[in-house]
Amino acid sequence: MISVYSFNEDGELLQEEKDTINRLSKMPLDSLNLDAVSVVTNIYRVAQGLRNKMEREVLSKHGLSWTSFSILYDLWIWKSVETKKLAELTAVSKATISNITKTLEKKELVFRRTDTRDRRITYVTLTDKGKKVMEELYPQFHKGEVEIVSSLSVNEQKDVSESLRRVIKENQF
Amino acid sequence: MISVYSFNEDGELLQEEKDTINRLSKMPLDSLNLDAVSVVTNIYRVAQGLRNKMEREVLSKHGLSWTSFSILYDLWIWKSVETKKLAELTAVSKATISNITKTLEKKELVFRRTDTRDRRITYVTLTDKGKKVMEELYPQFHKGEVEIVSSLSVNEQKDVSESLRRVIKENQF
DNA sequence: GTAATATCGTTTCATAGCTAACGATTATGA
DNA sequence: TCATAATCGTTAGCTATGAAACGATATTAC
Repeated sequence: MISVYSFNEDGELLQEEKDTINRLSKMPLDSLNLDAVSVVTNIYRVAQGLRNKMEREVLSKHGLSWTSFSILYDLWIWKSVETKKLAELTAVSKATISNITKTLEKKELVFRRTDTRDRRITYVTLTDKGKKVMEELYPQFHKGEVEIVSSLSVNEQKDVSESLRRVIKENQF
Repeated sequence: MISVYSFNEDGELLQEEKDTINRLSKMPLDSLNLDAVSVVTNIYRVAQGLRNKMEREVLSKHGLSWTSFSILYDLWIWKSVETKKLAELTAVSKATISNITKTLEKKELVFRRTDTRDRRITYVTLTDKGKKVMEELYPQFHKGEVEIVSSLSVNEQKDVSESLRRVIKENQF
């Protein structure tokens, strides 16, 4: 997990860190927004933990990474998707999509074919084997999601979602 | 950005997705916890956006990745750190620390030396050049953090942090 | 005191991910 | 028409990342 900051058990920034930041960066301490630091750190930590847990407990069975799985998911929902569209959906570069779908093709989970009319376009489609993998993995994946947030009440889940959605919108993430 | 799920503008799961999940995974729809899906998706999306924004707007000036930066940060605070400890702090493997510190050493931002008493141990230390880079980058990094969460009120920031901290604790992330 | 075990960092090999460059194709415009 | 521009996917070359294996060293057991 990549955290940048260190925190004590109560989620407070360590005194050493405040001192160092103050001394070395010439930033007055009151210009340090600790709430922002805390939000950013905790979000990153949860995201990384989430990804690691899923890859370890669910996806590793089939040697899939988070990104591979999210590509398979998109193909599961949308049947056949252009590589360009896949790049947008998963927000990685076209080059990465090219590499990952090549790997998935080697595993016979997807196949690629070129549009007959516009040969610049490549469609990616789930194979039957790929479909079976998704039918097996998706319920386990969702079970993992539920477990991870189970320490929050439904209302807290809704609140966190709403707040984060606003962050996403404002930053155009 | 790696999202797995698709959502409409209001953050609702698309009808196509519900249909497909229901039909293909043999999961009854009422066993699908959409709040959990939403929390997980939004967290991952913010984390990814955050990382990309920082790497693009702040860290790329010095060709640093998020992880490289977090290693430099730890060294900035703690002066000299064993590679094993660095691996724990940033939660990446020892192998990754080995490679990244090697890269940072090539850039003359850190140096490594072996403990004279226990030659299995390697300490990593920030160079003066590395210190300068941190003094330049840290205020910009913090500015980015503040910007990202600026759409939330201070109380909302505290609430989100508190919820996420509970998730981290429960899952031991 | 020596052999077995544990610890630590590095190397090796694989995938993921990015950018830049390239090649093929289609669209545009004079 | 034909040249130029725009679009799309792939390739090449790089860093990041992890797992497994390895080599050196230190610790423990007998």
